[in-house]
Amino acid sequence: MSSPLDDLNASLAAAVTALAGGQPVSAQLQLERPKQPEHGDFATNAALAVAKGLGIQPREFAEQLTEELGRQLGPTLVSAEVAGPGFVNLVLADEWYGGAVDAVIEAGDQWGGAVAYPPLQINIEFVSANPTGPVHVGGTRNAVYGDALARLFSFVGHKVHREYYVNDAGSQIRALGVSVQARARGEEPPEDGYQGEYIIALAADIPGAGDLPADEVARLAVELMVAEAERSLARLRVVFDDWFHETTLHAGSPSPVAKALTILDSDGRTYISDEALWLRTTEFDDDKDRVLERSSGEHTYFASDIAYHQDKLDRGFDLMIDVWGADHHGYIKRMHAAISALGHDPACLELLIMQLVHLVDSGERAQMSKRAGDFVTLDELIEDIGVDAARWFLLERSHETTIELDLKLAREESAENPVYYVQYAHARIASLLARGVAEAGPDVSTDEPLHASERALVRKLLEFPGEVADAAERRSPHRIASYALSTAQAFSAFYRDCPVLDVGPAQRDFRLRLCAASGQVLARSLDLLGVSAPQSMTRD
RNA sequence: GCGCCCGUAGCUCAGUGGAUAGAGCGCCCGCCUCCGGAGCGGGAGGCCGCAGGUUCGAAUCCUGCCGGGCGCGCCA
Repeated sequence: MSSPLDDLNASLAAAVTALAGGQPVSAQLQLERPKQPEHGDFATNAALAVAKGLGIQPREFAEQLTEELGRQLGPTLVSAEVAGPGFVNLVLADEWYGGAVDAVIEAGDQWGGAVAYPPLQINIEFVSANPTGPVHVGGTRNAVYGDALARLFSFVGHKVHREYYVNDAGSQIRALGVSVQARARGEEPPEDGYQGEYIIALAADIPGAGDLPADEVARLAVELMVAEAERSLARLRVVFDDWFHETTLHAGSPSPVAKALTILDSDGRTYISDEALWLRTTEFDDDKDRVLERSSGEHTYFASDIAYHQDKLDRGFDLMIDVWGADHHGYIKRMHAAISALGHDPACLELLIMQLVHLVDSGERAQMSKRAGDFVTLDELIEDIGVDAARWFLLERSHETTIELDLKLAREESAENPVYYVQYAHARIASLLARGVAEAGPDVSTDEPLHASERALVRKLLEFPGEVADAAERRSPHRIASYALSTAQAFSAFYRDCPVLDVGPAQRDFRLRLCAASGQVLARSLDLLGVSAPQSMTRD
């Protein structure tokens, strides 16, 4: 699929190459959308980037470039002017804009998407909250982020596998079993157990929990918690391909963990000290070596994790992405070291860190103490502000920044939310298109030049493939939210300035097509965020 | 002390080398004979944390400070 912008870029590159005497030009040429309308439809810094290497004044090169572009583009180019230190500002003909809208509509659902060569098999592991309690707000941010990333990767042509790592082994699980058992007997959980209200409900849901062995109670409790997490996440429109249980890493003989340790051992990456087994992660830039097997004989979480990632590699994934909470950032170096120690390129594992969500209610920090059990859960958040607003609020900011989510604001002013603004634009387009089909316009042929709002909207739609590629490349789905909002704004400006239905047939046809293209791009943008794109919106 | 993230409008945040730094919310002033007013137009509000450096050009890249968050276990 070739986009009009690609073609324009190709013409620019050809012009620059021609002027450089046929030599390949290494500098990066950029076609930009100027902020100032008087700077044309598109601007390029090509002269600034290239002239110095050729020993020419930028403005002089820019002058030559305008002439060469005129030859390359013919009547498509209305004007090309040199400005400032050597920018070239381009204005393109209405016909080019018409062709651009056609290209968007022709590409249809695939506009903005790509076919990756080769497509990567990507395993994206996210949420992976411990099954000892409900998924809370931090996990919810992690969920919508991982899911949006998966949607992006898939749209640009990769094969994506969504995976949830169920940490169903270890001391915390034992604590869960003991806590549920205690509640079943009408007793208080131990000091270091789980105190939340949900433990009481859990105990009630497990017949005979008071009499069964703690390990068995724990196993049943984990099953219930995982099922609940799966239900909650599905409500959020997050569905996993696989729920990988840590216990499977310890099962069998030899177990996956044992096999991983054998690999490390045979390569001389481990040693014994103080009766514990250590991995020489310092050989790979870690701050200190790390324990794999404690002096008690138990494996560390780290050992399980190494075996888990070896398992992912064995399953044939080209790229592994783990989405972790901010408190795990100190774990990154040792994990990369482990991948290296296993004999793989550490670049095949990407560890993305989500910063925190601070819940604010009426301007005050909401309580999120997990121990007290009164933290806000995924389910509560959805009840409060709805799935679309929840996803939007958690996705509209970079995952690298802490965000504040004011519940009161999200509740009371939901009608003023950006997400509704974007959805509203989509619904309005659907309404226009429906009427456009049903009604016949007056039979007056017009040949009006395009309005500035029309041209701006078309340029906005043309940016979509670049935005998608950027968002995927930088693992930044929040860029799609920004794009969707500004596109909805561009559409609203067009809607304000340009009557669609009550104009001559030629203009009406073009504007309906522009509406269709806009609706298509907005729908796709919202879909990449997992937010619905309604055909109509009804006010309460 | 070390590591990661952050510091941009009153608030929440976009903007990883381009021209006069943006959006949402809040505030002020206007706009419903009009394809959906969940809307639109205008306005006030900025030493882009500080100081150097790199270059035609820096919010953006480099160095050093200052401030905030989160981590630094034979826990998970």
